Amino acid sequence: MSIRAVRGFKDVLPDEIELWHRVESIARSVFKSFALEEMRIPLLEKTEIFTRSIGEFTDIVEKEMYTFTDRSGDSLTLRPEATAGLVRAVSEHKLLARSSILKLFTIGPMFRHERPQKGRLRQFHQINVEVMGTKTPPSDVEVIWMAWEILERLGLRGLSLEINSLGCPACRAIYRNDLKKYLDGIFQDLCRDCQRRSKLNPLRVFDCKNEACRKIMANAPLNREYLCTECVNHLEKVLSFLKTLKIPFVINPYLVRGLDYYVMTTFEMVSSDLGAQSTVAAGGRYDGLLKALGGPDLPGVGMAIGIDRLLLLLEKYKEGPSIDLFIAALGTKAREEVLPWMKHWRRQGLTVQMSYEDRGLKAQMKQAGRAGASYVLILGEEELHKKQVVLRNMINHDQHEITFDDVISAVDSLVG
RNA sequence: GUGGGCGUAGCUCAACGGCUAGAGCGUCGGGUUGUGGCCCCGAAGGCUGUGGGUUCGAUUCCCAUCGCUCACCCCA
Repeated sequence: MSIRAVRGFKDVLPDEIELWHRVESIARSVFKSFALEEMRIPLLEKTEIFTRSIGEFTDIVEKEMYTFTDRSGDSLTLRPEATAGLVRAVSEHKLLARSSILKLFTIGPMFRHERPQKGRLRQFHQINVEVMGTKTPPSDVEVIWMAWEILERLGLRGLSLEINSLGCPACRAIYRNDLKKYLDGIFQDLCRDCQRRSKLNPLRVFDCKNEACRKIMANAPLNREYLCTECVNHLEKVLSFLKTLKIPFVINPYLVRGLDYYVMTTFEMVSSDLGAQSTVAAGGRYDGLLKALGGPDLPGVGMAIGIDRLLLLLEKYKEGPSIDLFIAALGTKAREEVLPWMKHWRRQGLTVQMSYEDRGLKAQMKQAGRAGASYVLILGEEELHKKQVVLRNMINHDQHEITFDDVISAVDSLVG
């Protein structure tokens, strides 16, 4: 137990890998049906990409980034989220010059230096979606729809969609200002955490667990009262579309995002069986971000699904290997005899396994049974002599002898 | 960064301060010389996380340290 993985970094072991593939392949097929294109971008970016987009005073930038100086003196950071890098790439390659709307996804690891706990790792994995170039309600809806569709196709139940509008930069600013004024007035009565929050991220004061804070906040100005007509209309169209799609939602007026660049529509999908880190998917609109990164002044909306958290919910579906044909060959000669057949079957796409070691037939049968083999091909001295094999069906226990000449086609027709 | 819980076999966990630290599962072998799952028998596998202290004696009590874990903060 001397050398271990770095804290908060996890190995994906063979018995879980099937699940990862399932999540990724369902996501890909959903994205295909929504006409999204995949992009792969670097895990490492210039640090300023993140400080400029996420916000200098967010927790992520202040204390959670894996930042270091490389040999040429540049400050680089392992990406704590995907949107900033994607926007950088889109802007760098002028992808929006060719088509006015871009619909992209990317899948991969993110890094944040936080204290690990259930559902929170230092290297975690996200499925990210970004729709850029439009600010219409249907684009918000499609982003939410995709997340919902993926989770639903994975068979997840008991998830709830919470949605809110943060307002556009204009009405949001007015609201923030009034909220701050209110908070300043009651500053003394807030708990210590909330006093800090009221300075850094005022909206967070709403979800304090402290009873006293809750009481005080009941009279605080509400975000929805400040939304301008445009923002109200936008939100209502989104909600109406969701209703038509029969995607159930709850309006959560206190729903806040951790990143500075979000505006208007914001949402989260949460599960009740995940412990404290209950958000499985989240996203929202980020209209000012492209411009902030030196790109064109175009709107965008996106979301991220936390794969590691998703897997926590799917863990019961873990699977072992299953193989089509196990070859119990006794002796070196027998093992060599079957090689050309194995080559054929493997090229046919069959999963074929042979024991590497000279073990007794009993041990090999046991291994075959454990591995979940459908058929076992037995080739010992006796069979070698008679130029035939025994082919055993492991499920109904039938077995019969087959000559060398017929073995390939016999297996092909049985298993293929 | 702060607080709680836990570190004993590959895994899940037992053992009042006292004999050679045990069990289930898994692995390997045997019962059946060449036929899996069930059953029976056996074997391998441990610096009890590490270092110190108290004690005649520590897996057990105390301190430190490292690790894991849950929670806070914050977030996917």
